[in-house]
Amino acid sequence: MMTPALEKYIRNCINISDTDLEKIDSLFEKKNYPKKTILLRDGEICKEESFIIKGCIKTYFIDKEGQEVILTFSTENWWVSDIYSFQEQTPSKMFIETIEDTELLLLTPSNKEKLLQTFPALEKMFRLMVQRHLHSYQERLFGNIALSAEERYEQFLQKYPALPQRISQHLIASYLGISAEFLSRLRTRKAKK
Amino acid sequence: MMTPALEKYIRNCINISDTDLEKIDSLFEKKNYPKKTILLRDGEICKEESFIIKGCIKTYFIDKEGQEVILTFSTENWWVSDIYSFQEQTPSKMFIETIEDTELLLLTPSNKEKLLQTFPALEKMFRLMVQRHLHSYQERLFGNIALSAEERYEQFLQKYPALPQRISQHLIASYLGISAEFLSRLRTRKAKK
DNA sequence: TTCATTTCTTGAACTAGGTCAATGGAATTG
DNA sequence: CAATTCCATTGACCTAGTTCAAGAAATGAA
Repeated sequence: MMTPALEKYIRNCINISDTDLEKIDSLFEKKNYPKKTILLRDGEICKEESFIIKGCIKTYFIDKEGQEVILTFSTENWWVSDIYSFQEQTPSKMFIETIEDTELLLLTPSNKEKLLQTFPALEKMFRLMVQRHLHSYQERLFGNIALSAEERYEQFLQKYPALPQRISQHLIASYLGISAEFLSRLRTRKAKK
Repeated sequence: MMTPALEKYIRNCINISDTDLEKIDSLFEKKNYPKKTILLRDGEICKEESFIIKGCIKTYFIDKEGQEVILTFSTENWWVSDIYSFQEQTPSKMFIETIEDTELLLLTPSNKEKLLQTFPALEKMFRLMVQRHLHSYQERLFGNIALSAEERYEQFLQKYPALPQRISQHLIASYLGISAEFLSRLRTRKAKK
């Protein structure tokens, strides 16, 4: 049977029959990973584009001091991959790692090709996915240049309202581009209001 | 006759015959704009994807103090547009403006559709274009979080070696996310070495 | 339940980068 | 060719955010 979350996601993008949906489902591989599993690391080729059924994932670079710089968090009903590395099958420069126990639907390059040949309508879905990523990077870059740490934190809380309960502060700090100590100060400052 | 710059760009991506290239060319509209022409502004729908034959363009947001925050510079042989606004035909939140007198090849949504229907091989070219943009935003975001202003300036000089001779410092400062004064200090500090 | 490990908070001293103001040079424009 | 506006530099002072260190609180393992 088709995974409900993916079904909902697809139907949200395009019109498609039940029997077609079954065929689509068979091209995905369902997999479970415990937390702290590294799904992709620097230098490896990204071998799948994954739809998140359950869990939470961070995508990050490592800076020259060996610190993680988190680019995005991904949770239920989002896609996760290094889009560039996956499409071009070239080595990635980033890390993708689970933060919680996570359940994924994996799509390999060859299965994606089959999928798009059989259902060209899905081209649109993937184009949208890439565009949304691009859009989100633009907003994030703008925020990092134009906003103060406090404003970025507020922006983060709006974008990911459920995340603060799920992940630790130092991850949020890394995402915001500030030290964990300073985030703590922002939070106490905010609480006093 | 086919515009040589575009011909070269396309042949770099795919194999295509001379007669086909001619047909492609006719779908683009060549236009000249003087410097300081705003091609797209906040709230407008992006009506074309343009290939730059000559000139230089900035893409920016306006922050709450009314300051420009430059996302990218685009020059010869690059595409410029608000990809998201163009594809979805939704209002843009950014500005696109010429910095120099600029010559563009404009592609409208309907002409792009014709183009892709006639030459599906070009899908790949546009997919690559979007991916490169995404890639460049990722690098830029990483740089803005993980690098000092001085390092970002060095990174900028490597990415755009010819630009400093063409554009003013305050534009570079806006791109780097620092004040024009501080960029000036960085430059004098660098010159002293 | 206890011990250990990780996570969060707070203080004190520091620094990267900002703001404001003044100056002199370039470059447009009437 | 003035006149004006825009541009780059420099100084003085300021602040957002950092680093290091040390406790406190929470979480997890056994």
